Amino acid sequence: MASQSDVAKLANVSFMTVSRVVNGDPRVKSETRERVQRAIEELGYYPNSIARALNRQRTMTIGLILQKLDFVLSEPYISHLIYHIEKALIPHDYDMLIVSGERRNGGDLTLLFKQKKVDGVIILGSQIGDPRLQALSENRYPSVLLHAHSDLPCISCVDVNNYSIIEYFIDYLAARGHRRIGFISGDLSVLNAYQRLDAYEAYMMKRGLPFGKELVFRGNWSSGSGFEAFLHFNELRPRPSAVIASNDHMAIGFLKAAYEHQVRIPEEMSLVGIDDIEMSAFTTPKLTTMRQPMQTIASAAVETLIGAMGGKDKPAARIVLEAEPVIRDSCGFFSGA
Amino acid sequence: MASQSDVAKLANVSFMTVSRVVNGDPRVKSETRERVQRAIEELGYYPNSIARALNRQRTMTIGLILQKLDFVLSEPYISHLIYHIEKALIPHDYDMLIVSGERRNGGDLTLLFKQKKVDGVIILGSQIGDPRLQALSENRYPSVLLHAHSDLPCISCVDVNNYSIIEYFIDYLAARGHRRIGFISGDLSVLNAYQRLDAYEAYMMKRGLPFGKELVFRGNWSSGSGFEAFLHFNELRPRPSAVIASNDHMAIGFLKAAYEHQVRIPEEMSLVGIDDIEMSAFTTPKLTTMRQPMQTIASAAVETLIGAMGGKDKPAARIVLEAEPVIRDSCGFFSGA
DNA sequence: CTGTTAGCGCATTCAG
DNA sequence: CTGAATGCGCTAACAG
Repeated sequence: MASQSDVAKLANVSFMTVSRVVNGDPRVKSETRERVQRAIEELGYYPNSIARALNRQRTMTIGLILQKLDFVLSEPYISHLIYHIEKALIPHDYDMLIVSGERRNGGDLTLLFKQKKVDGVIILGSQIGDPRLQALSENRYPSVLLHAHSDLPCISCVDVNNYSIIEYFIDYLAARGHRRIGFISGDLSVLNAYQRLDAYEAYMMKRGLPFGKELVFRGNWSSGSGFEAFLHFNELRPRPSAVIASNDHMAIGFLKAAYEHQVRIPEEMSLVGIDDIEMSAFTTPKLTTMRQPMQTIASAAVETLIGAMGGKDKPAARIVLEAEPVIRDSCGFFSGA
Repeated sequence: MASQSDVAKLANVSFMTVSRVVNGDPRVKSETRERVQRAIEELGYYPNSIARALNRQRTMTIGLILQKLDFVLSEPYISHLIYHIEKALIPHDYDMLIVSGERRNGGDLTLLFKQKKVDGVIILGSQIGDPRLQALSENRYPSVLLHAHSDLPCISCVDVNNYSIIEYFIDYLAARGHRRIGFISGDLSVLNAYQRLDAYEAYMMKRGLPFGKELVFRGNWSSGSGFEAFLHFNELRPRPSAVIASNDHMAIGFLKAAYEHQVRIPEEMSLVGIDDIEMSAFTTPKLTTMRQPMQTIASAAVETLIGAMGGKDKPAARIVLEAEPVIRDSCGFFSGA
């Protein structure tokens, strides 16, 4: 309600001085400063972020773009990540706009910039080869991809090392005598899902473990698809003795199906997930999984973006973080055919 | 990058005409309009929302305030709700800022308004008697509480009918012969949790069913607290033969604990949850629960808020929606002591 | 039907 | 150390 000129009048200074006080300009006599401060308090003045944004050409808000909002939000993992992003933004005084990548304006991601709604974006769940990223890069709009990867020159990426996750589990299971190891993929239009599958195929091959199309089930991240994955693997002869699910959600669906079909886990089949969502400690058996360094991921994304918005054309960052295994009760030793 | 004057120059009109075209003012010659349109396309012009906001005194963004962001986001139910809110906002051309209620600016909710960051707020997970709501109401800042309730004159509320949910379940369980029915509450600083407990106590009394302090376990919405709830009830003599959990998350923790202690559900104990999260169809046994009309809740909140931001001082709305039971496998008949 | 003037609230630049 | 002028990009109110 009150503006700088209102404060200025009350404090008997020009509104310019008020502006200086508000922005902590050191060259204001401390006496004047105090007078202005008091006027500010009295009128309950707060700087109008819109006017400031118009002038400074910075909105102090970033966009968090979620590609498949309905889906992605149903993942407890993602929700937590959002929490950590918000938290990491606070010290930088940035706010966060949440937008669904699809619907909004026919999906043109640059619009948020052109309309001056945001200074930068974090994109979650980006599709593989999404053509819209190109436009972001060409315009040099500060962007960071989370849990995805891109070769575009001006797009930074922060991801977990999907390859080492999968390799760890294959080694872990192989060390327990498993050779036929099935794999449940996430939604393969998402790079993250694709990389995990790729890592699986490459490393199974490298280790000389059997592998073929029937050992891969294409899920979509949901418990439901994990359930179906079990049905699929259960029909196979020989049945895989272990299964890697690309996330915990699907692993939980798998567990349910196994229980219904009286296939005991881990005695008859071993199972691992990825994410370490809260629920995974409450399943029967408790799920062995991979904990994502969420907080580190979130702050890396934020710091990278803040850096990119800083002005000077830094080269795009490519940050890869390591996950940490959480060994619980869902894996056993191969018990012979 | 391009502004209205750039377009104006290219189209040989004044920037005012451009403004008219952009805003669909009908009194522009269609020939001129087309010329301007072409210039707009050519330059890739988009209206600067900041400048527009400064002028119109409306930001076209609302704030979604989450009280305990970490916690609340870990609920799949909440995540879905956010999705539906975003969706409901789109036709109104509103964007959504997500902010955590606590940290941000020492928790002053009016700041978002004073800084002109938002035109209105939706508050999720509001604490009981939160003093900060008062300030919102006094300043007549458009606000709606979701899953909470307030008597403040200028604060609208949208909630599900917690009383009918609880009463339904008590009737349902009583009809199956249960008399000792335990209750797991949510975080009681949240009104929603409190109402459910209140409903439980009131209706148990009304129906003449036994009820006492030991039949209530104070949870905090998390699976972990559901787990502990089982431990508590399992010690009681006589043990309750049925338990109502205030959300599915806790019910799932309860299930896990029961399994570990070889107490069969539903044979030895019945259990119900609230929310109908996806996972609840994948537990063993599948959980009987209450489906929230999420989409209706979300659009009611959005429409109410849009209305309140419309200008004319409408009275605050108080909307109460009904949930719908989802009967699955977690309840049985009382089998004698 | 179109153009001119003014101002939204602030910060940058330059004077004093 | 403080003030005056100018403009960010847009729209509302009035002229023509």
